[in-house]
Amino acid sequence: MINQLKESYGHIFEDALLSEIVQVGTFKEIPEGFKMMEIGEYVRSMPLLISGVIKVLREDNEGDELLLYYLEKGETCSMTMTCCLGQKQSEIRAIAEIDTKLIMIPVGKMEEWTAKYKSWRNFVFESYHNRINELLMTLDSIAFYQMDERLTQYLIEKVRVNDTDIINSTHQEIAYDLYTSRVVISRLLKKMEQLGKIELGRNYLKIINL
Amino acid sequence: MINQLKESYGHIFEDALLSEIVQVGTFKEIPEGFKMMEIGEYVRSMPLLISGVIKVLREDNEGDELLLYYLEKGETCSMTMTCCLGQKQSEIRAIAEIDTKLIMIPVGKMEEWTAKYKSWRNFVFESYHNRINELLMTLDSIAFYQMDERLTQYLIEKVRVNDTDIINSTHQEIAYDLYTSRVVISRLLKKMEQLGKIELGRNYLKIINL
DNA sequence: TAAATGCGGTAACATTGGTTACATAGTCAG
DNA sequence: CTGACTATGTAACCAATGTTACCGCATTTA
Repeated sequence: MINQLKESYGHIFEDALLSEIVQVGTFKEIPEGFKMMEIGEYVRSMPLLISGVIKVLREDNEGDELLLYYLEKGETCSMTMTCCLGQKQSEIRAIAEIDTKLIMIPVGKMEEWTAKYKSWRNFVFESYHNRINELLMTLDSIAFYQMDERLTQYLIEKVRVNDTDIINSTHQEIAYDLYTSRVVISRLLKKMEQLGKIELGRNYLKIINL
Repeated sequence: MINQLKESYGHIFEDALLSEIVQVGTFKEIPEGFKMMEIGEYVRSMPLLISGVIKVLREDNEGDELLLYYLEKGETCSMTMTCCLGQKQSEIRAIAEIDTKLIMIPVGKMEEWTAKYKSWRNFVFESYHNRINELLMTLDSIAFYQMDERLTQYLIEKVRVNDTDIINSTHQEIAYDLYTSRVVISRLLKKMEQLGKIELGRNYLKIINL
């Protein structure tokens, strides 16, 4: 655990903090598709990502979802942080996008370290900043762009976090993430294929040139 | 200044912190319509609202705006907080919705107090939590609701923050905040009037029963 | 192998909301 | 009072996208 921790966090946290993390943290391996947090749940610990990707979703009244953003190595869930502190319920759902390794920190340490370690404070504030900016970008995407551009942005981001040109999603799954219908996605993907931007197959899609 | 500060923040901050705020803070009165922050600007101080309302906006590539949320008494701008710390540029624009009183805190104190005062830490985290939730609600509104519902929500919120049933906005101004066109707003408002929900006049609109 | 199920393609249609255009009426400066 | 300007009302039209329906094909299961 200590080595993996150092690889992702060694350059931001001082040694004293790193060893505290090793002491109180719990190492976890999460399989792809595992639901890490559900809307309305109370949260008792906070994740530090070592590797992998977690996708964070918002839900409407009917239970349909919308992808907010991905969390990656070296990041944490800001929503969780405040939920921990304030004993509030989660506003979002979090699901492992791929197999993911992380360290869970008990909620109490969060407050303690904020007073004690400057590097932890910086990390926490940096996290908030990044998450708010990602929320703003998601908001931009929904408010200012049309579905074809949103789809393109989605594919680019998906390629980036999964680090592969081949996306193994059904059209229906993509439609869920973008809060639209399968037909709309099929239509747009077909258009992109005709423009030579992607290659379509069953249960997969290959990025050529977005 | 000390009295107004105590009225809004006396119950959250301890006395030592309150007197530090009085020492280093600058009291400001901001007139309605004053632009307090512009996108791309660097921020050197952080506002604590004493009274009034500040509206926070996001902008698209063409310069058209979208209302994100309002800041009120006892609140601060989380965007500013992280911008201060990280020396980052502002991602948003902030404009006084009505005449507003606030105290500006120099950026340096922010970090210092976070280590020193538990009540300040709580305030900062609480602020982040509230702002993120407001961003999520704005996002819900745009992603999940149609324009008629968004307009209704907007009017309810506007009535709340301005504490009056009469809204002195033109249809064009409402359209800006909701990132749509004047014609769309006029159309929907007229429909609401026919349903007896509002009363329409030139340069004003009265809420009857939303 | 037959049937059921899941995935994707596509047409036809409905709805929302954005656009353009123009009319009417209030307001204000001269 | 007149002309200019601003706010609003409204019709007609268009584009984006959501909806429904049905197809063929691939995969899985009985």
